[in-house]
Amino acid sequence: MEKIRTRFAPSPTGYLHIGGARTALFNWLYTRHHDGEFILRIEDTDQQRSTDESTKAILDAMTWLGLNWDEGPYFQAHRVELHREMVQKLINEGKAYYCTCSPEELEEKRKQALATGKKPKYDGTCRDKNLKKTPGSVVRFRGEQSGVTIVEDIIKGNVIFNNEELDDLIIERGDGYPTYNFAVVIDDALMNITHVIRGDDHVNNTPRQILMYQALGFDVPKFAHVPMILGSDKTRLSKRHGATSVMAYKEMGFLPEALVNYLVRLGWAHGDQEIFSQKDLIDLFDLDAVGKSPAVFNPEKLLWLNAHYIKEASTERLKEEMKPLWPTGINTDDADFTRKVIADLQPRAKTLTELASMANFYFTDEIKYEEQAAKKFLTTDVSPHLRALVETISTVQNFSKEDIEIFLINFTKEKNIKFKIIAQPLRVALTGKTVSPGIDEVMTTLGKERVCRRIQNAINYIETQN
RNA sequence: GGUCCCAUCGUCUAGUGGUUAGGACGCUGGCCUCUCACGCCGGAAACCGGGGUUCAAGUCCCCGUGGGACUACCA
Repeated sequence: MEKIRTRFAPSPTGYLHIGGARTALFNWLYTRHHDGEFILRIEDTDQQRSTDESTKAILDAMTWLGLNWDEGPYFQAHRVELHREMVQKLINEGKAYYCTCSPEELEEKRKQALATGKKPKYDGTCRDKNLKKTPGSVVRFRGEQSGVTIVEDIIKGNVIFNNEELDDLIIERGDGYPTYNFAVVIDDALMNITHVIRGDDHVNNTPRQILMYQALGFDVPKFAHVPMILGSDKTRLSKRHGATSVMAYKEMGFLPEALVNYLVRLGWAHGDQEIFSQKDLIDLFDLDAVGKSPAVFNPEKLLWLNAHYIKEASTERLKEEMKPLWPTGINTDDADFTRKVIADLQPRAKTLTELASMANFYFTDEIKYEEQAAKKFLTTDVSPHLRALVETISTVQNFSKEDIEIFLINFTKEKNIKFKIIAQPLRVALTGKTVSPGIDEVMTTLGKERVCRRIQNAINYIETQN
């Protein structure tokens, strides 16, 4: 059997968005599963809108997601000579023709057709005029006017189109550049793409593309059109629905494996399994399990997955991932300390940025007490306990979680008080908040010195308040 | 308007003619507990409607309805 070759072909007119990322992911997984080749091609034939920044942004996002490609990136604009040759070939064979209808005329006709309830397709004005190339003229593909074209789609099954519904679309623009529908056919054919996996929004283009494959004498690849990703209002996912840029998720503190795991489950499932490692996915993914219906993007579930992967990640890895995310003013030079901080917060953070903000209190002894917390827990009746704590805590030789726990238990026994009595005051003294990781965890991470200093500060604070 | 696609809890989905319709997120009750989170146990929550086919339909067919995509000298 011939080697499977797939491609991802974004246009560099913006960042890589969620929908594009899932398309890329499906291509990549299908290819890796079948031990094929994954090609990256940048569709930059729109000279007006394509930018190098976008290309770079897309490549960065692909890399971040771990979607490595075996060939490319190829740039479609570099291949225009090839496209023009093919256009010429079609013209020579009478399968394409020059057209001099102006965009304005066309627009006018379209409006009229729509107004009178007719289909707004090209009316064939220049179809049989046998015109020559003139400045500004375009080239149209001479489509079949009768019969049917069947798209054999791996996901959707056979989709049948009446050829009369298809109009003669432009394959070369006035500026001499090919249009998408033509360039994509030429490139996919010449790059020996065996499986075209792309968004649902392309199905209506597919019959016309098939006609072009046939006109050019190329083999028609297999198609798989994956359903759209929708926003909460069930319309196509867009900026209105929130962040749609892949890299925005990186900046918001998401782990790539969380996003990958989330995206793959939009339209694909493997029984009841929710958590998939990259290896799982390569082993299990196939197109036959991809569903037909569109999926609504659900940030809550993505958050849950992210929390899961943060818990799973090694602290060392997280320390690296956190580097660009620490707020300014936080000094993470003490690698050992930073690691401990992360370890404390790891099971509690849904995103890395959330982790960063939760970590604030670790890095400064100048604790800002939450107003309600201080009022409720930093009171005169607890200061004797806090005093006693500072005095005896030096007896803890090994400032480990275990020894601290033992110390605290003994302490409350001696004082004949419940742990609850000092837990919250102590927490507020150490963190400024009523919510934090366990007292023992916080204390061992902070270390004896900081702990003593902070308790002393709290005692002083109580005094100044009264 | 035309063409095409889609339809199981709020959301993501399992389900390939016979199930108490399963799982996950979220929501929620409880347990755990120094707070929170995690974790564990439990709960509410779905087959769009109508016709067929069949002994039997969420599953097959048709028609509605609803939603989406496309309808560019964008990709």
